[in-house]
Amino acid sequence: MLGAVIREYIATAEPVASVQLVRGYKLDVSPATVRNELAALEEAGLLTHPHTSAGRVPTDLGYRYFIETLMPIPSLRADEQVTVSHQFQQALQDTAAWLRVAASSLARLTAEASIVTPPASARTTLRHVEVVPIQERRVLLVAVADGGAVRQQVLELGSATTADHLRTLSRRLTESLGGATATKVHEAAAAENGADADITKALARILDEYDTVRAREVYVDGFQNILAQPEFAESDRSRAMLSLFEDRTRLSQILPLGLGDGEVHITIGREHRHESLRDCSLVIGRYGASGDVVGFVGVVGPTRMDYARSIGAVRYVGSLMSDLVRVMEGR
Amino acid sequence: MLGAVIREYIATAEPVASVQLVRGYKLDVSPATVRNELAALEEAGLLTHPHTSAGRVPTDLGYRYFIETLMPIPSLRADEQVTVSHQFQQALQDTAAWLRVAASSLARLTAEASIVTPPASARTTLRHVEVVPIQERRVLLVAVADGGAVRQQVLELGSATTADHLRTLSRRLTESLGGATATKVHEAAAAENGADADITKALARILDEYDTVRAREVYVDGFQNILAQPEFAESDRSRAMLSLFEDRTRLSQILPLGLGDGEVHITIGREHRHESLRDCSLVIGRYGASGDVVGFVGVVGPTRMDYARSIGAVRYVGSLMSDLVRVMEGR
DNA sequence: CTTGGCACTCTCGACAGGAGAGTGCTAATT
DNA sequence: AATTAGCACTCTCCTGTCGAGAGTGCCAAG
Repeated sequence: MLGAVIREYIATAEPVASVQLVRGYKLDVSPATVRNELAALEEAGLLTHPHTSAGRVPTDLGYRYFIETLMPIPSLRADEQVTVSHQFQQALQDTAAWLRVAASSLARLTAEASIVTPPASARTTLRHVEVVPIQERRVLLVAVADGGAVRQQVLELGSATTADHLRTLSRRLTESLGGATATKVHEAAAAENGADADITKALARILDEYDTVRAREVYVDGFQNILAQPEFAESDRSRAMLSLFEDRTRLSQILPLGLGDGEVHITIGREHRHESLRDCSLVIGRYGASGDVVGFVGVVGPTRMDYARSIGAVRYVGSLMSDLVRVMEGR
Repeated sequence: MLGAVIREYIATAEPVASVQLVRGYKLDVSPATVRNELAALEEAGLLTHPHTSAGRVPTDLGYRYFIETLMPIPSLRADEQVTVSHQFQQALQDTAAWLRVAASSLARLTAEASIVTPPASARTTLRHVEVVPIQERRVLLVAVADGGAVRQQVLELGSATTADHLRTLSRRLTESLGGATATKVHEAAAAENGADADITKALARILDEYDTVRAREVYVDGFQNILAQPEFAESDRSRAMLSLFEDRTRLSQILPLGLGDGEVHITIGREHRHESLRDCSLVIGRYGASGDVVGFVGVVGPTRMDYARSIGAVRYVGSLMSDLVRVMEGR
């Protein structure tokens, strides 16, 4: 019965009445009987009333109970899987495009807003260093991390340098520091002298950043989907949401850091710490290869969202992302 | 007089009445006189009436006339310039952060939404190539373009390869193709054999992309600012806008491609091709070093925006971006 | 050309009334 | 003991009306 109410409410966004249920679900009982049952569910805290003469609406608790005990979680339809995985194949070309593809796929599949964070490693190691000349005293430092993420930075040097010197330096650093963690690189930097020391120090800082700045690069897509929902007709609400999404620092606070691999974490309505998410639910999954490399994919929508579908989509996209990360790690 | 109406309307978002003007601007005439003048301006198509007994509201034409003949364009206050330029200094560290900083600065300065596109070159040339091993038959190709933009791509090879071979290949490609354009690299690829040919071909394709995919990486910030404006209280309008912004392909169509360096282009309300921008204005500037490297910075807001401030902010941020591009080009 | 006066128009909020939707309760039924 | 029919009750929502307020447009006088 709870399931019927929730399904109906998800579909219509209107409080659901007893007659609607007997009709829509071909129940062989009268509306009055249904009303008795609904009253019991309300007693239990799983449903509410907006006002005396309105139909029933699920509470946050109602959704939670439904998700955890009643709801079957179908995986994505085969043809949808094919479409999405095809898009990922094409994006394999361009590393920077993965996250964008993931976000847009999720948004399209679920018709909600999506969030994707880049894979971050607790212990990023270095794979390759390249120092490219720009001017006499200015170079571009390019670092490739294990996992294929590339980061670059412009450096002013204290003294002039040559292309040849940079080439040997690049090679030396790559060979001596390949596989090294941030701390190792910091140590190595301390042992260097002159301009090379500056470069190595910058390299260490870049590695430091891999672990901390994940927040900056969160990808969001499909926000317009949730603006289209009737619960976001008032622009105050949507503005609060949007401001949360545009502030990457606050956004990163809603990620469930302690999540296990392949698990999906659901937060419903007032379970959030953020006031602006009061009417929203988050379905967030973790992806990654080993325990070290970790990122998040998720969807955000009104509490009245199709949880089964969201979970299915998040799981599937998460598994694709895990595959990609594994490939980039060289396994 | 037109100026007074526009300034008043920009400040209040309410139709402005004749008494308001005499009071607010200490005019030594009676409201009736002002009304006669206003009627004349309305006759000329620069103002309208929402309804008979309402104050005056500027038309798109009114804004345009105001901007082009009446409005003084102050540059940004010195302290604001310092703040913004300081933020850019910090971002100099991380090339990927420039565009983000530009977008967020513009959004903060103007309290409107901002758009920033990465610098794209009509004739991108190559500065540096690096092929990094991932697995036996899988490599990461990293290309650094003139202008410092880095792009990377994963490649499957037909046959196994070694780290040593990749190192010499990287060096050979960098030396022979440094300064080459996409067409040159295509030619070079045709002359290669085996796995190296595949890599060179991929390199050429990456260069091709520099000129075409600018659309994908448009940075947008401060969208919440314009949601806060009263003209966007209805969620339909804001949704149409948001969907335009999330669809990077459509977004890139609104860029004024034929703009000269340092110029600022303004489109007001119905001057737009897009229906969803009917009530919005765009202030877009071009930045870049030579005529070759070009990007855009701009703000989007309701037609009732503070054009003087927007233009000032766009100009200043554009000039900072130009400086950065020049630095990256090695000049 | 400017201005005071005045009629006219339109919006907006408040208020009232009626229709519709849906519940809760009670008493009858199986 | 569970189910059901019937009915009163409550609340929303839409509509229409009214009066106040805001602001213009116009005319005639300065």
